[in-house]
Amino acid sequence: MAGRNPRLDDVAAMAGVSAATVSRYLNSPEVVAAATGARIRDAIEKTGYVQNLAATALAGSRSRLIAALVPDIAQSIFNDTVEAMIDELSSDGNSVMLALTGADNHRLTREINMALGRRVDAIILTGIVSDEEMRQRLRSAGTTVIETWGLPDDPIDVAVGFSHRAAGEEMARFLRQRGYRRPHLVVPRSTRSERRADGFATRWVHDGGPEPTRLEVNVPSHFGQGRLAYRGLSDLTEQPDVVVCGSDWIAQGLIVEAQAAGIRVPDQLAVTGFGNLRLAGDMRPTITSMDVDGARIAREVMRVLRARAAGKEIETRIDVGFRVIARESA
Amino acid sequence: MAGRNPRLDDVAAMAGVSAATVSRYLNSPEVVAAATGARIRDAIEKTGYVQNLAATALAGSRSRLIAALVPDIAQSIFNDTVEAMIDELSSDGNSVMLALTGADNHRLTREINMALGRRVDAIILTGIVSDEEMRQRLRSAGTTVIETWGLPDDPIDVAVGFSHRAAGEEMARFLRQRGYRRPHLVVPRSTRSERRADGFATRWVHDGGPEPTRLEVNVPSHFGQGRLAYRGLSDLTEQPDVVVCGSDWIAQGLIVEAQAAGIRVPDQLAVTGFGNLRLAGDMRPTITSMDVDGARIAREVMRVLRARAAGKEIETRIDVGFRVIARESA
DNA sequence: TTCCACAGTGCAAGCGCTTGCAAGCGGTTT
DNA sequence: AAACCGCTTGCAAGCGCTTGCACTGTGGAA
Repeated sequence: MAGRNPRLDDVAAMAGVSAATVSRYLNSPEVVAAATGARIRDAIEKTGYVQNLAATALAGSRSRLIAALVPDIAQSIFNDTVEAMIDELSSDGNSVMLALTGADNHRLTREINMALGRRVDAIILTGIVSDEEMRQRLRSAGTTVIETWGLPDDPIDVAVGFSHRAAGEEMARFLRQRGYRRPHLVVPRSTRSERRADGFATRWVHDGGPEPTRLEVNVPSHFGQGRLAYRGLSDLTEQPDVVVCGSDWIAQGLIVEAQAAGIRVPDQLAVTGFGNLRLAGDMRPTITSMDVDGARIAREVMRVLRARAAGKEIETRIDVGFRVIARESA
Repeated sequence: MAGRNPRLDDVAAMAGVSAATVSRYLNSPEVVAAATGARIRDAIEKTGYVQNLAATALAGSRSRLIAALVPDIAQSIFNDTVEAMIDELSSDGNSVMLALTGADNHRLTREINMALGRRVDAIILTGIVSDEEMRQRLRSAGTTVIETWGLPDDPIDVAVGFSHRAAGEEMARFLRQRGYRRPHLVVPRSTRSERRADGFATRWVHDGGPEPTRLEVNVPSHFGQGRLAYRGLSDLTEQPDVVVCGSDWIAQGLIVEAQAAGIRVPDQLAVTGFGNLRLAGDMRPTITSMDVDGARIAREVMRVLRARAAGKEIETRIDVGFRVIARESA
């Protein structure tokens, strides 16, 4: 250690070339002569050079920084997707700035400003930006903005996700076909969950069933809310034969509570979840759920980013679909 | 939009001051005259100026970027801590780069390089860096490095955590006092879990109990492994009266499986977890666990960072302790 | 009245990189 | 022999900000 971090110049001097050449070697090795490249590689090795990415970002046009804004990570159904995205992105040489926005609009604003200030190459959203002014702001910022999980009619920029309404409808179709008669919906108070519930109800009624009863629960949804939801059943005048939960956690909690009360699942009460989390396959009974391919979303996000970096056009609404995973609980 | 983002100069021109003054206003508002400050504020508002943090980082000495390296987020016991840290840090004007290191040493190396390249103000580790060369590298990098959760004898720089061995001993003491006779340990293959198990066993034997039996399970530990662990019990020649699990997920899975087999918890078999995750209090029966205050860790991390920023000395090993949360399962 | 301390501000030199332009080179083509 | 080519490389002007130093004008002390 010479007391300070080695710079491009130091490497250049040692390799007997100019800084420009080293920079080129770093960014597009194929343009420098092989022999020169080898000398540079040695010099980098010897000096222990680490590129200063703040300078790179300032001088160049890319920061290789990507902001991912998520509501939370402790109890999130997005975790798999987020994890897969971080994996994909960082193996491609990017760093991911993870910001938590909570339910709070003010924090969202702050984090978006931060991201813009860092001149990130892209902003990835898993939550919904409902504020129209903010949507406009993002549109005019000139950054790639990718909304995931949802599939809005009018994306800010690009959206990678699926129709929550359609997912709800699909679940209705599935349960009806299995012969259930009287569904009860446990709906977290979030736009998307509500849309799924609406899709379910519409379809169910359309197919001749009774209007499903509903219980709203707070977000973030967790295990404990499933227990509450179970207790809520006693308020109903007619008991359901299947409870459609807004997340696997709720389903799991509900099952545990039902069993503690001596109810057999699915014989006496069937239950479905959403998200196909790992626990869904491990629970007793295993939980019928709806799978969303988080890794697929991550890959599509990468594809968008690469297309953008290459200046190519790309579709603005990418549907990754969903599928019902039939298991023991329903 | 004037076609490009407004810069400091633009704001300065509009406010009728020099760029230097605007910069000062941004970084330490108290040094500029109140009236000037007001004009600058207006100009920022009007131009829609957003500070380019890449330039700030390059010119100044701080990047206000902090790297958090965690093994994973999908199944992590650190999630609460990580979430609390991101919260604390970002409300203080920092951005958090979250990198996933997995169990893979190679990824750790890559992410540490990335972090150093971005000249982050601090690197926060939740996993363990076992490679001695890397530890040296971090020491000489001149960045603040904070190891969390663990409390190594010889921290890289600063450590905020607790003694896993002591936590294990404490659990042994607790269970012995409750009158259990024959514990069985379910131990994830991670250094820290093993240390807790060792602490438990040492203490248990020291207090006159029989050497506890053990089952090792893979990491990341999850619900499904609890089920496997339950089945593993049948291989034992003598059945335990309490199973000490390396995480709440394992405990939960084990309880579910035991109940499915008709075993009553805790009457026929007691169970303890670790981490005091939210589900521990929500499970049926509620799970006796060990609490680690993630928010406290986050606050201590902030304190370290602030002390460093102010050039103050700070202790290098900060013990945040732990405590047994007695509930129904044991 | 004179001098000084001090708050407030501007000047200008960087911070460490990227990249458009142009030059050098050996070999081809006409 | 002259003109031209493509491949490598260097030169130097930024990218947008921070900050040490110097300068100005003010009020209070002497």
